[in-house]
Amino acid sequence: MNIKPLIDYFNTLLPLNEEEEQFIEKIFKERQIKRRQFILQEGDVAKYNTFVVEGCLKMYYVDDKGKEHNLQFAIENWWIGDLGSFHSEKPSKLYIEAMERSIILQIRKEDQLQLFIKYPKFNRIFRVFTENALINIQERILQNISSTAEERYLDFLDRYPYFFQRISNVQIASYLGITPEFLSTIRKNLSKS
Amino acid sequence: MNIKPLIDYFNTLLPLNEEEEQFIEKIFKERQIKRRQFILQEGDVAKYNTFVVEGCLKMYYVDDKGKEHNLQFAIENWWIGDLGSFHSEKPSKLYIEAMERSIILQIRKEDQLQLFIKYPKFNRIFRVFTENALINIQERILQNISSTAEERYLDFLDRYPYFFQRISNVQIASYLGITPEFLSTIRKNLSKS
DNA sequence: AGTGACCTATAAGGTAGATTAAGAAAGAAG
DNA sequence: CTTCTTTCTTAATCTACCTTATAGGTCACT
Repeated sequence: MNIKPLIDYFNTLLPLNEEEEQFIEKIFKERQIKRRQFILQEGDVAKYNTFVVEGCLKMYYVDDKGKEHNLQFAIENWWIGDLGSFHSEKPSKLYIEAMERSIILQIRKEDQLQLFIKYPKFNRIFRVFTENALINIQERILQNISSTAEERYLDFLDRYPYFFQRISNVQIASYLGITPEFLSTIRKNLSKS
Repeated sequence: MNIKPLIDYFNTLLPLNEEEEQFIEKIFKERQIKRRQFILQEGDVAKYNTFVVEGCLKMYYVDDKGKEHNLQFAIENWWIGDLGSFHSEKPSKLYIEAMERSIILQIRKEDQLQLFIKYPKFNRIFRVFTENALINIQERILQNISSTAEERYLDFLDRYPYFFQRISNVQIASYLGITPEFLSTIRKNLSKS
């Protein structure tokens, strides 16, 4: 069981004791996911919150024309999940799919509630990184309503340079809210200057 | 001091005892804000987290061409603040301005930290509503990358019907990421059908 | 009653980005 | 190696949305 990255992750925010570590180890389940395998599909209720140990996943929405719109990527040490469905227990409108062979750790909702009750410290940990996620996504909204596609692309490269060689331009375009064709012309213009 | 709405707000999430209520009352400060008054300006560090008792405020970014882009509105029982600046203690890039005469309750960062330490219950409360904020803003990102302006406008009216008579179309357009002129033509088209 | 500030509407012309289609290159699979 | 799938590119046409300009309406202030 590949729990160490998760323990390390928690420890950077707030050191855990032996008992807490053991509880974490007990309630998180490891899964190996193949490329193109789904861990959530539209219509399912999101039963798990997911921590990525290795690999890369995307969460996206499919509109009525069948087009995919990437809401989020997740690589090593990131969390991914449809929080809305997880908490409301209503069917999700999203898909989560592995873009590479991945190793993930998952926790069920009832276990996460137990975790918060038994070890209130985790309320703090999860509060802090929910806040960080909120801060990041607020930046993204700001960009979407105030910047051009080219500016957003440059900012994306700046913010996530390690995605550049790892995920295709098709996926990046979908994340930025533009077509791959238009991203291609943006890239051409950038290479000229 | 107009603390009751805040206490009620906390109580709906997790009932408070006498001691907790008194502490809340002690650390939140009430302020009366005039229309057009700022509670945060670009370059300031966000020192407060703000709960709205009465009135209406907006948080926005001003781009290099001087255009305002509304990130968020807040009315009765909503929170508003630049979380990024509040936590990092770096200068904010945002403005928060009252659109109506308002009554707000503010807490300083050091008091909020005290609150979390003395009464860990509040970690849970703040975790829950940070999660809710995150869920909402994720929906908004999804719309921005996958829907037309008309669809976003209709969804906005559907989601926040009470804003319709309360804030101007100029402000709504800025929130949606379009120009007021284009919102006007959208409204014309909608009224035809 | 008059002035100014702000909001809404309308219209012409312009641009960012979408759509469609087609071809070349590079992986992945058999 | 061959076949199939996916990726990236280019180019023409189209559309959603922006820009600039003008004008009428409403409300606050004097």
